[in-house]
Amino acid sequence: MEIGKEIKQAKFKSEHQKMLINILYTSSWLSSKHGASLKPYGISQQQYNIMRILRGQHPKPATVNLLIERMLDKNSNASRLVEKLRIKKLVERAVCSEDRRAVNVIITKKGLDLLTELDQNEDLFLINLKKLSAEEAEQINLLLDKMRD
Amino acid sequence: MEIGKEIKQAKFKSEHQKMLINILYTSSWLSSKHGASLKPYGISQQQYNIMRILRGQHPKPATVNLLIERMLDKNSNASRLVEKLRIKKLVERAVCSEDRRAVNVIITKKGLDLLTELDQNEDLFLINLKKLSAEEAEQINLLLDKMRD
DNA sequence: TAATAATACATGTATATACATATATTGTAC
DNA sequence: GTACAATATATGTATATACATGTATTATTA
Repeated sequence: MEIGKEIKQAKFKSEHQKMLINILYTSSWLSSKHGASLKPYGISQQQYNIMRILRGQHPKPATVNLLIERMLDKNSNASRLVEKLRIKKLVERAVCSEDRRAVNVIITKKGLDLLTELDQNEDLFLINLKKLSAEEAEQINLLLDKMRD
Repeated sequence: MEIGKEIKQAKFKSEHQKMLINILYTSSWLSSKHGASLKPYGISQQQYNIMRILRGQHPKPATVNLLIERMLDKNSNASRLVEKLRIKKLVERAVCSEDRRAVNVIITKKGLDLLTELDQNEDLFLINLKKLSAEEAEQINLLLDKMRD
């Protein structure tokens, strides 16, 4: 449904303002659906994000700094999120021997197994987005990338 | 920059998965810039959202329920946000006489004046998005609307 | 090498949010 | 009208986040 109808706002100052609102609204819409789909697994979106980055690095470790760089939401508190995951035994932490300020984080077998389950969950979730064709999804990707330039 | 480069993720399962990540990332990017631009005014994005809805209704009041319906982020706690705005004398509240469960919220002169300032702030903010033409912004709007259908 | 700056991360604290539950009021079924 | 469900909002509580500050370590510079 058109964003104006969705939030019952008749007019916008410009197409750009409408786009700003549309992106924020759509993201909140997506994010709450996505978060809800993760809920049965007891994991937050930010934690999921960290685990995926760690899988991408595996079997190499990632420092907390690298996690922050790559996270979708830069404002999240990576070191606290890592601690949450460690308590669940989904990741392990060790002080880096080359640079003792840094911490190496690595995903565990248990973490990788959980991710396998979460992948299936995400496949189901992505079906929701199939109102757009692959070409249209690509179009959004190109435009958003251009917007952030 | 292409989202894959931005978060240093080489590949995606599908264009749809990439789009999901791109929207979440772009929204976080936009939202932190937008929030920062509001900071000097001592107002959060959610509070700004509520004030704009109230201006749209003015001089009619809005109930808390109407605010929730129209807010960009449905998970926000509208009644607490209204209370925050009331303390700053930007809105007024009164129990509705027809339905004494409901609360009528109305924006004050001070609130409207602040919004006038915030409009100018937003104009400046929107310049950041001018890497896209109006046609491209419209294209994003059409695609996002279709996605949520 | 001593002093200072920079980096990586952790932590304290205030605020925000999520979710469940409570309270008051209104609507509905009998 | 009484009992029960539904609605509108408020509040309690746990967790999350934002931002500043602290601590340890490494790099730089005089």
